[in-house]
Amino acid sequence: MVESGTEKPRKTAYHHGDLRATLLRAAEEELDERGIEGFTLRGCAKRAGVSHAAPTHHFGDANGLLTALAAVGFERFLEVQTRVQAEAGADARARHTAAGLGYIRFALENPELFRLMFSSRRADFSDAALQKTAMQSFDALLGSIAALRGVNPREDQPAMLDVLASWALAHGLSDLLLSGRMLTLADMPGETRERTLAEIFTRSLRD
Amino acid sequence: MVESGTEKPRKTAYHHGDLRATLLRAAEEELDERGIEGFTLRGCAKRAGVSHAAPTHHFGDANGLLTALAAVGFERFLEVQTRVQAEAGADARARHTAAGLGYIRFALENPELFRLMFSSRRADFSDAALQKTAMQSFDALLGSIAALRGVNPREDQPAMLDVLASWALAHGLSDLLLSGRMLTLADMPGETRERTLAEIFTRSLRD
DNA sequence: GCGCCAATTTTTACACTGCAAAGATCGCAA
DNA sequence: TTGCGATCTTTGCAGTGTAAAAATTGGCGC
Repeated sequence: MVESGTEKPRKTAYHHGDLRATLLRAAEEELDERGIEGFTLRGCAKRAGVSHAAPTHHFGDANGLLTALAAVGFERFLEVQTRVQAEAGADARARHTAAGLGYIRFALENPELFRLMFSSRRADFSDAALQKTAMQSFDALLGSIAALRGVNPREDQPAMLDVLASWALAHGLSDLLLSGRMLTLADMPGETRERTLAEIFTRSLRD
Repeated sequence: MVESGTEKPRKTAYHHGDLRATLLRAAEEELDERGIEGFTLRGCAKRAGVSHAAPTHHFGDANGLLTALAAVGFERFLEVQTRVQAEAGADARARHTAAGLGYIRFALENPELFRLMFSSRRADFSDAALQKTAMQSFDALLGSIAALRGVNPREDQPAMLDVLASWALAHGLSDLLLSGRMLTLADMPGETRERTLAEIFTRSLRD
């Protein structure tokens, strides 16, 4: 009520003024600071300045809020992917390597969000919105291999193997780096690590 | 007190008779049934038939119990790895592929334990016992590549790249299969999937 | 302009959780 | 037998998620 004067006017506001978006921002804060293990619905509500039961109406329960947040994560993930591939130029192999490095960079820059998207059971992937954005990310990967091999991986077994292998490689590196299990890589200075990762991706592509 | 007569005598028993081991078994049950997200210390205590504060003395807190359980997981993981490699015969490449398939099979057969070991922040990897067993698993991987390339990966950059790539590939496939994100693979019948996975591992090794 | 409706938010309540502290139990050694 | 220390239970407390009822308020028909 007070801040509705100080902030730019948001959409239609009943009592708060786009509580849904505010809660999503609060949830990401909560996620970043406390991790998925320490994530709390009441903490989100407190950050948003509303009662602890307010989120219910917009997201149902805690997992509902996390599901919506995961969808936001996949949207952002897709943005990063398209951007880094565009920056990599026209060469299909360079674009593919850039995609792999982008995957890892996204994980390192959004560790808890990444864990929510890929390693948690709390986001509900039967949710339509989440399923859609997640699928778009997979399609981007398919497109990258399609450009590289000149075929549609959905109709070409070897190309599909490339897709699965590339994905698993990027994902495995991301997950092991994040969890602190792959110390050999995690302990490298950023510059060296970037070069090592690029080499791993390059070597992984046959031909 | 009652069951100490009916069960085979365990080590030294004050009140219960090896409560520590009983709690570890209960914890794995709890983990399997409720998942890491639903894991509860009180639930473990109930399964073990003791008060909810009993675990404190043996494990400190909930994360302490999970840490000990993760160590058990790595021990079992190492057993599986050595077994499947032994069954694969003498050929270094065959052994390496078997190790990758074993990695994935372990993940699929112990999904929640695997997630605890690799994707959770709840196990404390500064714990000496856990660190030791986890390191042994990594050493086994190093050994596999060492046998394949005839060099010590710790002193050979290309071989170390093989180590990292192989590990990431196996781990990425495991994690994506477990989380239900890689439907292309998850939806295959077991036989086909096994063959596809083997092909992915084979193709991933240069030469 | 006015009053009702429905969307939104708060209040209240409850069962469950992890953890800490104090008390109870019991094997064992002196 | 007695006392000690390891083990386990009881009790208490602050937080948590969720459900249900109550309260607020914008918008719509009139």
